[in-house]
Amino acid sequence: MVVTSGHTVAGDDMDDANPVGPPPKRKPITARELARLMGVSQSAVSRAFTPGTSISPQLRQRILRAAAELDYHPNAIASMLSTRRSNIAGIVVSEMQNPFYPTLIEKLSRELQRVGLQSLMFNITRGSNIEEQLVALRKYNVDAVVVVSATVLSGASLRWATEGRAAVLVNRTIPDQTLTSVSCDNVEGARAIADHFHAIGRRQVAYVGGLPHTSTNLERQNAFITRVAELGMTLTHTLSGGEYSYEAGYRAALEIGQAKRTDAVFFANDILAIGGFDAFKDGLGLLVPEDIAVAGFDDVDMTRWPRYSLTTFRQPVDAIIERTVSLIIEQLSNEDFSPSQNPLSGELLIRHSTVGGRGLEKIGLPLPPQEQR
Amino acid sequence: MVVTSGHTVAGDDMDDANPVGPPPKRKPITARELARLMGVSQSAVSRAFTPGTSISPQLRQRILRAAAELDYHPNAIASMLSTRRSNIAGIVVSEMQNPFYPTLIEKLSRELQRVGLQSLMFNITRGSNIEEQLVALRKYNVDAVVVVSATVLSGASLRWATEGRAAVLVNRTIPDQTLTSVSCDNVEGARAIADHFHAIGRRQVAYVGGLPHTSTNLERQNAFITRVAELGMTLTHTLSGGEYSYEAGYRAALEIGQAKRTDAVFFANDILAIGGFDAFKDGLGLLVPEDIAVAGFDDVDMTRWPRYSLTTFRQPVDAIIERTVSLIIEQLSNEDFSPSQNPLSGELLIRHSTVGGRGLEKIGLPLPPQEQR
DNA sequence: TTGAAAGCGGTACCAA
DNA sequence: TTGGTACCGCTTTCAA
Repeated sequence: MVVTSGHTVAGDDMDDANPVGPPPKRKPITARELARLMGVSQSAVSRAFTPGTSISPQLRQRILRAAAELDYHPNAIASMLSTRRSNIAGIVVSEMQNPFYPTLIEKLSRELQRVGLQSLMFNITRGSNIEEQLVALRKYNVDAVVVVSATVLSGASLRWATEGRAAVLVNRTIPDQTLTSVSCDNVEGARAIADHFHAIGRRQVAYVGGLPHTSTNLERQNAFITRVAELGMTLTHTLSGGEYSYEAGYRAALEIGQAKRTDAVFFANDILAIGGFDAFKDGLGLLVPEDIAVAGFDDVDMTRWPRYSLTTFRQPVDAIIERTVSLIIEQLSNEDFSPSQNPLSGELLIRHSTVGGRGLEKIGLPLPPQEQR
Repeated sequence: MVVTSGHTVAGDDMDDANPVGPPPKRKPITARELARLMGVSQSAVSRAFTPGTSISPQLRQRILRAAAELDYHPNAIASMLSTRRSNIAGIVVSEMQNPFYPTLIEKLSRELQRVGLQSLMFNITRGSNIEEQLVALRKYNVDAVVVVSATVLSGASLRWATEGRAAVLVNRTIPDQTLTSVSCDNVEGARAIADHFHAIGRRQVAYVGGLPHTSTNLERQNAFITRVAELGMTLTHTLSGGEYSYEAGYRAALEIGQAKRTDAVFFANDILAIGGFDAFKDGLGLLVPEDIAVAGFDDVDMTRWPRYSLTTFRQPVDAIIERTVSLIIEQLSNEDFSPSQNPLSGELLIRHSTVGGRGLEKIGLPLPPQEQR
């Protein structure tokens, strides 16, 4: 870990990497100028732009009209300084290979926008200087921090970075649960997959994980293994892809398929599963799901492609975002707010990768959308 | 368009959507306090944190050490106010269904970080209030704006939003070219695809576009059509998917395939192409590339999946980012900077979707990676 | 309701 | 090299 005992080494603030050159630009009109031009006080201008302040509707209208005329907009920086609120949420993201996350982040930032928070992105990647990013997070005085599955951050650095501000971890937890987190209920999901495998008569099952030490992976893996045991099924493999990638899934599937004693595989996410699917089908010539059933997790767009029609556990993206934003707002308004863990229910989507042919009708389930065309 | 004549309607700044509640938090230590504690001047503290200022190494060290001790970090907001530089780049993004963009944006924001610019995201979508976002862009005083293929913005609003600041349009241009843009050379790419189709003996070709009125789409379409004519090939279809999606590609391919007079199709991006590929193969039972060759554009990860092995024109992502960042820096430092258009060379990647079986060897090309395993 | 003035936490110029 | 001080542009008392 880079952040030690809540402090940071001395030299670190120096390398500010100023993006060069001469300072400002042609300056826009200020509230004072506008006020002078209109013969009112600068405070009046400020009030005109602040809902709920005591100013006569007439004056406010005059001012707003003049402002529009002169293209005046209150300088957000200046008001940040005096209000000590930035109206900015820092979004800490790491690896985004999984298409699930770009989607989530886009929606999240849109929702945050809706409640008046702009999103400042902090990319935390193996490559980048992590501590520098955390320091930046604090210097920019963000009101809130949303950490989206940043596996590379320790609990200690997370606490330091989020200290004194609203914070939510999405799809990630820290062991001591001192930070509030919102996530898909991984245990529910993994159990549902195990139950489904059992229901369709599979008994020799395998698990393929992604990044081994992430809470997401561990929760899914443990819940799956436990449920598999409860149901009396045999766990033939517990593999780790090492990353959440197509290639990792492909490789793991080759290993499992060649051993020929597995009839259902739960991949920790959809990308792994799709890689596995292709490996089984094209690489090994197996039939999916007849020879081997494949299930993923997340429900990314690709799972609905006819080619795959992948059974998966849908993460409740909208609910996750909604809860995240409301928890942020709550923390922003409540002095005393205690951290909570918020596992949110997802949904098992049964498709052709586990129930082939007309099997879906047989068990009375609706056809996946692409079959209804 | 929402922004009219560079102005904005009066009421608009009011709905600031303040994310609620009591203002501040427990305040961190300030430079003045630190200075007082150390018995030095507040200016000294400022200097200690500003590279290239005249301060003795000893004093600087003392101050930095003390700062680390007390967990002092300069308040970025305050310095923004006095320097009139935010060290923030606004990234304007719109629809991100195309996996090409999340990747690009992640890399871009990382590069911007490297030169000291944090990325503030502005989601511009049909759903969101576009003008509000542009106003926010100005209020936050971002130093630079990078517009990533925001198709929904008119040239006028773009100029208004970027006025007086460094700006680069990525993969997008505006007709009058008053804004500098960096993009993949679409003309080169489309011609390369046409040439390739011709080289592999195809003569009945089709084009499937995405969002019809985007500069990207138009450039690719026109260049392709022109080249096809030059080569004496027949253009059997010019379709517009209406959007860059798998489904759109799928639908377009069904139409083309059923007409049975096309032997090669250029899809305006990879996602369309992959949808088309599946439609040809699974939907219509055609052989790709024997019956019909398929080419895309972008080179997203999925094109390399063995299942698809899609011939595509690779966008020079790294070069695009590098150029974008350097143009930003240039604009930041140069008073007089004139807008330029920067089409960057990409690369045709020939894979199995146009040259099947051992065809790649026959024409002396390297095998795609997945074949080398 | 309105105006005057004191911050908010830095930067930068000036004099010492 | 240092310290003193006038801003940066807005918010927020406090009086009027």
